[in-house]
Amino acid sequence: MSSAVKSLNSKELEELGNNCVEIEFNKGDIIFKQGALSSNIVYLKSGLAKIHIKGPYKEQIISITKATSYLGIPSTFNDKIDEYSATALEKTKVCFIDARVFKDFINRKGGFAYEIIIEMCKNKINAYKKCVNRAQKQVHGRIADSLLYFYKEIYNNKKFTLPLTRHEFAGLVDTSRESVCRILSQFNTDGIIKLNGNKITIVNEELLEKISKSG
DNA sequence: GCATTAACCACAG
DNA sequence: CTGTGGTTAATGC
Repeated sequence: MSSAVKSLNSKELEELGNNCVEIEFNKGDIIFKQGALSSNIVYLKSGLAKIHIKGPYKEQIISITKATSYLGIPSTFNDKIDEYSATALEKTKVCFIDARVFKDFINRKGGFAYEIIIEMCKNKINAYKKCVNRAQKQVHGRIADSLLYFYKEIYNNKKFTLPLTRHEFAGLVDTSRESVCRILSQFNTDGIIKLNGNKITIVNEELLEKISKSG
């Protein structure tokens, strides 16, 4: 349950439940696709998903999002067509909520709208930060950033399995597949991380932090 | 000039 | 799909 939904009373919850469908996705399943028609708010109930956009040359990963969160607010309110895609990175449960009901709640319930606005602001700030980092840090820093992000924001564990291929990881930090390979194995030989296929353990957090900050 | 960074290509597991 | 090595273009001392 999102903090916005918590502000609803039981009758409103019932109304939401009647206009909501829950679906389970497996790793690699597309939750919704850029260009498709959608009139749903998409809420990630459990699991992990990536948000990505097809650019003129390649697929760019915009963000990795952990439950619980909304995946589909911005595109659905402005536009009937999804501006981006979402794909499940692991077994994932998703609720599709009728946008009309959602709009109705926003109009009627200040508390509900307030929580939604907060979530959107957070997303926006993150997007701005990501934009600056991508533009000003060099590849080592961006990769260090992402590793710390997975450790702190997603898994809360220094030991985790990358849910992405090297190619996807490259799309996330805006570099080439080869650079990802090289830098990860360099971090490995330098004793900053322990690398075993997609299994990563962060060994020297301070140094990784330093690389992330200094770019 | 020379060094560094990182993309592109190619080829092998 | 990954890992590496060589090459190359851009940028910065």
